[in-house]
Amino acid sequence: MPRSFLVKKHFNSSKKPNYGELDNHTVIISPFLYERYPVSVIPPSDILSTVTAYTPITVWTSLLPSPLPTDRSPLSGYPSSLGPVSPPPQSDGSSKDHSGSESPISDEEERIQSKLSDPHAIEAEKFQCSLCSKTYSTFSGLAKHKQLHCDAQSRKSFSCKYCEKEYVSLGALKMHIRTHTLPCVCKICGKAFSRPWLLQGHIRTHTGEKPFSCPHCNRAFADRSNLRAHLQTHSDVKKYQCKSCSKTFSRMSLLHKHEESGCCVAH
DNA sequence: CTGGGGACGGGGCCC
DNA sequence: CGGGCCCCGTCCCCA
Repeated sequence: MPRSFLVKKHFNSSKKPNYGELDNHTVIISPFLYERYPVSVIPPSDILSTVTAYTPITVWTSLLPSPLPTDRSPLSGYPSSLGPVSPPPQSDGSSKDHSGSESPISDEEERIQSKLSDPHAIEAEKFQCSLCSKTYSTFSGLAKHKQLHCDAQSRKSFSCKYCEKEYVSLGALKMHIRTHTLPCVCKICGKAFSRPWLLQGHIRTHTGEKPFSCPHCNRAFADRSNLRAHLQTHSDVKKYQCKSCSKTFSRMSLLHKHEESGCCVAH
């Protein structure tokens, strides 16, 4: 019984959904790729540094009467005078880093700011919501509107047609759909995978390649996650600890087994 | 029974 | 926007 319970096998179509035209996107890795497949090594720690590049929005700030520093939120929205208003380029997970950090300026303060800086603001409702066409005199007003209303309604508007899942961005949805269509097929055994790198990891099971080595015992692994789990075995204090007896385990599954075996049974 | 290895999954992040 | 990669996690098998 394969452990890949979610992996669709094309040669076993008893439960295969009818994905129809999507199957013609199948990617078959040529065998020569197996030979030239690069041997990965554990990356140096310096590439793991997280540097957040903050790209300033300069398109509209020059048009704003009084740009507010706190308006530099990643919310989309452009003056209607700049041309057609495009749908919000909803960024994926990164947006969550900024959620809740929006400007605390109230609507009243906003209006005051607007009037002080632009006497014509009332007659010129320049900022139009791309979703509901409602107009605002200030960008921050539009931004707040979008965040509180329209974006909130459209935030999960990308639904998977194969299951119940919903996503905040089209890219995330497309990535998820690959888990249904499984376009990457192993030419050796016919197993299908959602992403090329999953297939490459699977190909190592055929080639025997083990590019990830333990620095302590030189044992090699084909999968980085398995190396990570193995590294736990070299540690005196394991990552997962039982809340009752403080015993530590290298894997969560082992901790769960331990708990189910009775140590942590609630009385 | 326990610990560890093998294989694989999904979401998120970065380029 | 897509690809590559990483991290975290799960499940199964075996010594």
